[in-house]
Amino acid sequence: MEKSYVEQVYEVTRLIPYGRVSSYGAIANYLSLGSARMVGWALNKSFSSGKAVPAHRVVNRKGELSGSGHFPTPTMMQELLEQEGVAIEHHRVVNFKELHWNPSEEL
DNA sequence: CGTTTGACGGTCC
DNA sequence: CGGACCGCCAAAC
Repeated sequence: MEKSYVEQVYEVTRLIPYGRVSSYGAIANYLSLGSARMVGWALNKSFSSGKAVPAHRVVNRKGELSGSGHFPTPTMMQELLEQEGVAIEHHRVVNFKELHWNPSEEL
């Protein structure tokens, strides 16, 4: 039974360390199965997957909370990150370069 | 079964 | 520095 693309995205997303963030492109590159768009698309489905996928730890390559609008409330993503110690300013991750987690290098 | 859409990314101008 | 454009590939229409 091969895992579907979405399941693999969930798996990698769940591996993102606490207090760290990753990007769609990094995950897509690690899985080498598709493009960054697929990751966003997969995470979108995560809401109906029943699994607790920390989608809030995944941002775009600029560190922007591009997916915040897809959460139950637009501010939820930011608040969740702040709860984990990730500072958000102007809809962006502070120190994104340092907090960015690349599965291909750190996993 | 062709077209459009998308939580993106990189390049080009 | 910002905006336009193309590529990625699965799903919805």
